[in-house]
Amino acid sequence: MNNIDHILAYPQVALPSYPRHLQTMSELLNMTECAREDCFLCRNISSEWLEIVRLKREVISYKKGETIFKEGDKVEGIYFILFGKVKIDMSWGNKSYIIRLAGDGQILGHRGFGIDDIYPVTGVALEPTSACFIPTDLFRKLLRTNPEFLYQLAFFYAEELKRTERRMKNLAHMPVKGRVAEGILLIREAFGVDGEGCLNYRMSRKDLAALAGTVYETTIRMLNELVTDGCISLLDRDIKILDVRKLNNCCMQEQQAS
Amino acid sequence: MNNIDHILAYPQVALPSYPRHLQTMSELLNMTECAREDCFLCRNISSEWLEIVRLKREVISYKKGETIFKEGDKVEGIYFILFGKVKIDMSWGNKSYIIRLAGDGQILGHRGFGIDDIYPVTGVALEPTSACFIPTDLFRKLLRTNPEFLYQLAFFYAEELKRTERRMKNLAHMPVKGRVAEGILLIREAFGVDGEGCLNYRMSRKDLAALAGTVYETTIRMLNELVTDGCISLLDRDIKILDVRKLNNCCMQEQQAS
DNA sequence: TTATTTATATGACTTAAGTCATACTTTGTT
DNA sequence: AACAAAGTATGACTTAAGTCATATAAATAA
Repeated sequence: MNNIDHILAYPQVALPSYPRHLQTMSELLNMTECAREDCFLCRNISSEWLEIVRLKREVISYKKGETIFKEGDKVEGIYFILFGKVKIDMSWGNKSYIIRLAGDGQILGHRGFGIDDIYPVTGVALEPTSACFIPTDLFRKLLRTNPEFLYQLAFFYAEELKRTERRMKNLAHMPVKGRVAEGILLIREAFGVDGEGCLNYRMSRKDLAALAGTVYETTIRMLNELVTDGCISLLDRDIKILDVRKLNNCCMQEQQAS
Repeated sequence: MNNIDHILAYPQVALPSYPRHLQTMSELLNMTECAREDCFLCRNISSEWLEIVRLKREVISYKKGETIFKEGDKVEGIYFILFGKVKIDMSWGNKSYIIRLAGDGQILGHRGFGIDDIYPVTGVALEPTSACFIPTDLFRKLLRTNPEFLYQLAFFYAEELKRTERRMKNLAHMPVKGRVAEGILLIREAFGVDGEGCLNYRMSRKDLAALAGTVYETTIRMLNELVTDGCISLLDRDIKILDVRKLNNCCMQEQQAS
């Protein structure tokens, strides 16, 4: 039922987050062109709209840890990540829960599209990030005149919904260990791994806890258990995935038992 | 942050699930016309497509407890509920989690629209239900030629995504009592309440547990606590909502405390 | 009707996971 | 370099919520 194929399908070695030909941070922060073939927006709109977008868009850069938009803020537009890594989370009291991780070329802030124009989530740059911002009214016009993009967007929403519901089910019934394992797989899926099998992003234990819906102490304990099980190894705080299938099995062990 | 307005906005007294002019069950099960103004599909497509849909659709009736589609089944099309009540759930081992409740006029099985054509969820009729079924290929053609419907569908997906994420966050950090309270509000939202304030659908404790992501024993205990708190009262197993705001506060009490 | 199954209810017990306290390590700042 | 601040790690303890056992009530079938 819970097909592992979609997990194994993701590349073992992901593309580097930073464009190779750019060397310094200032070059990076001045980058205003996205690789069209990778960008969710550019890939799916007409050539004339590509020009309009190029003229009207605003390219904004964010430092590590900087907030891109905040829960409760008024929605002014939508973002597409040129490069970088972003977490999207919701808070409940002083606790937070990470809804999604987004990397290069991905759409960001699409939760603002809906009945009310208030962000239900907060977006924070995990690394230096550059994003292309498109104001709401322009975006709505774009949707009305680019049926292919609208179709792809609906498709994307459908996939997001499915993935969210899958996670929600796990949150309801799966023990914490499996959720931490799932969290690691989510990081892998979003940001990939290097040649050694280490996750391309070193997430703090606190963030990993927010991704798994638990506290950081428990996360640390579960990471130790996953090491004992031979699923992962910890190299100076980097998480190295030893066995994806085994890790995935942690997400289903009790399911098989019953 | 967690605005109560969208909860209060739902009608205290919902429309009856069964069309008033039809008296017997056989009349109901032979009903092939949906009230166009209520139906998510009919409302948003062109008049010529309305004709095509009328010719090509299949109206299917389901008994109480009957499965409409099952997790793992191949997706053959999409459903629109003419009348009735449906639960959509996912299973994890022997436990299940209710993702959504759907009533008259609502779209059903839209999770099948995506990369793979396998249902990630199971749809079960909670009451005698009649649905209009549209095969996938026709539906895709419909999407391509009815931009207004596609736009509304994307919009619907966006709202579903937001609502799902809100629930997911609660599942991660909110105590069970709040989740049971939330479950009651979800039933109210989907099926409404009668003149007395009683939920229009008498859901089993087991289903309510699946909606709150817990076990039925705990659900019973939490219902008792909610009675003590004066949020609800139990009349011969029917749940009567006494105070929506109070009930909603149960979903946020610790949030305020911190 | 009576029988059988299914749903509801409650108490007693167990356990997974959270909280608190403390120590160590790394990172960043003046 | 030296300090502060943030992140990591572990043990001891607590508690929310699950499990198990049992009883009653309601629904369905024979």
